[in-house]
Amino acid sequence: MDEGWQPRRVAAVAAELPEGVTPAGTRGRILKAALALYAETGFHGTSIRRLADRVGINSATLYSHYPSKEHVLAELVLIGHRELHTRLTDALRRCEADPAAQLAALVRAHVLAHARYPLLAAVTNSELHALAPAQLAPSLELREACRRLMHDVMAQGVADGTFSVPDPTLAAIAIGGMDMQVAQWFGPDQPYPADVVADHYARFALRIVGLDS
Amino acid sequence: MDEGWQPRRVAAVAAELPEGVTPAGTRGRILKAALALYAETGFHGTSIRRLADRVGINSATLYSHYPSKEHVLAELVLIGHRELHTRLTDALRRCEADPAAQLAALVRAHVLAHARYPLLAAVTNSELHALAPAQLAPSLELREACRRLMHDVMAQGVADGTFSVPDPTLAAIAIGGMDMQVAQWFGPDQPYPADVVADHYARFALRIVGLDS
DNA sequence: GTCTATAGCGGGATAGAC
DNA sequence: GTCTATCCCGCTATAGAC
Repeated sequence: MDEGWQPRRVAAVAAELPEGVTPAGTRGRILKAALALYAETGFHGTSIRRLADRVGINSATLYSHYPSKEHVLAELVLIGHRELHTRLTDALRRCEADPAAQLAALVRAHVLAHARYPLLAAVTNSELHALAPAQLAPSLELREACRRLMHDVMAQGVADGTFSVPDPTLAAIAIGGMDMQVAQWFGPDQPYPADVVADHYARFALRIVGLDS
Repeated sequence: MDEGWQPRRVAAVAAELPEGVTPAGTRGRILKAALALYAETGFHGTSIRRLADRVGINSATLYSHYPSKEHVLAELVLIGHRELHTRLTDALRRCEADPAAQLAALVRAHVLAHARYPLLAAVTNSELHALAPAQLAPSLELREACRRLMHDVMAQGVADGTFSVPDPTLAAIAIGGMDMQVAQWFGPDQPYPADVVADHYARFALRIVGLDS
């Protein structure tokens, strides 16, 4: 067998959570440690003991804050989905009403969320499958709501002739996928600032729907 | 605690491996079972016993074919990278010499690889981090070679004025990310045939680099 | 090559003192 | 809330018969 080395799943980024929504005190520290570990080695690859060590408490103490390892993941996944949904709706509310501006705003917000909280995005997207359906349901609703935001903007742009794209559904999927991958490589070890990436990606999205900006 | 239900990480697709490169006999059956299980619940979430059960052999028998659970993953990850690299180089060899045709060919091949073998692509991309560096190295070399294929086509297209894209590196990353996500949703439960997706994505890529096709 | 059996360890979770 | 101590189980991997 091997020693403990493991390649990273994401760039070396500090484990940060959105302000305001993060619980205070030990509960918050557990959440942040779990974010780092789940991102590095996955939910199943992270033991309760390692998580407790990272927090600096005994493993038994974890159970005073969360009833199980899975509940910690559930809270992370929910925070991640809420953060994304909030940012997308805010972006739409603040931008002009035409489909091109709305698409650009959605893509910018989508990319910025993944660049600002890459670990949270990675865990939210690739570890949510470890949750039982009951724990997962609220996050899936938010996910569907996000999908619909993009879908509606796309449909509107096609309907009023702003966009020229043969298959709007596929275009929305492609754009969303392109954005999500940002969480896999964005970090301080690469030269692009977050808003530069967001601007470029917004432009890519506009081009995909047939607008040469 | 909970019973054994787990949401899927990918669409419900049969666990298929590229022909020719798959070992025959029990070794091949182990590989296919591991592909299905690693895709469903991840490397750390899959036990040797469950893997053996799926194959229909005793867990001890696995060790007559692979020295460890990790070696099974290593072979899958290597097969995945080899398949992708082969398809990309073949695509380039068969297409015309201009950058637009080359970009379209690369994207088509990239998408088709992820749509033809979604489980392999998912495992190759999201479980490779469970491998120790020595096991991972050959796959990382292939990965870098693939990245360079795309990079060179992009550079050529920009150099000869075919492409009009402000940041070619970011465009290549965005296109690659868009393609890779196909593995997460493609399957028999959705209406798009693989080559339709590939054609659309190729067109999206051309639009990203400023060509309205 | 395949099995039964088991070693040896680390996992998640709990009891109960402080 | 946090600790020490521990239960019990499932894990990877090995030994040895056939």
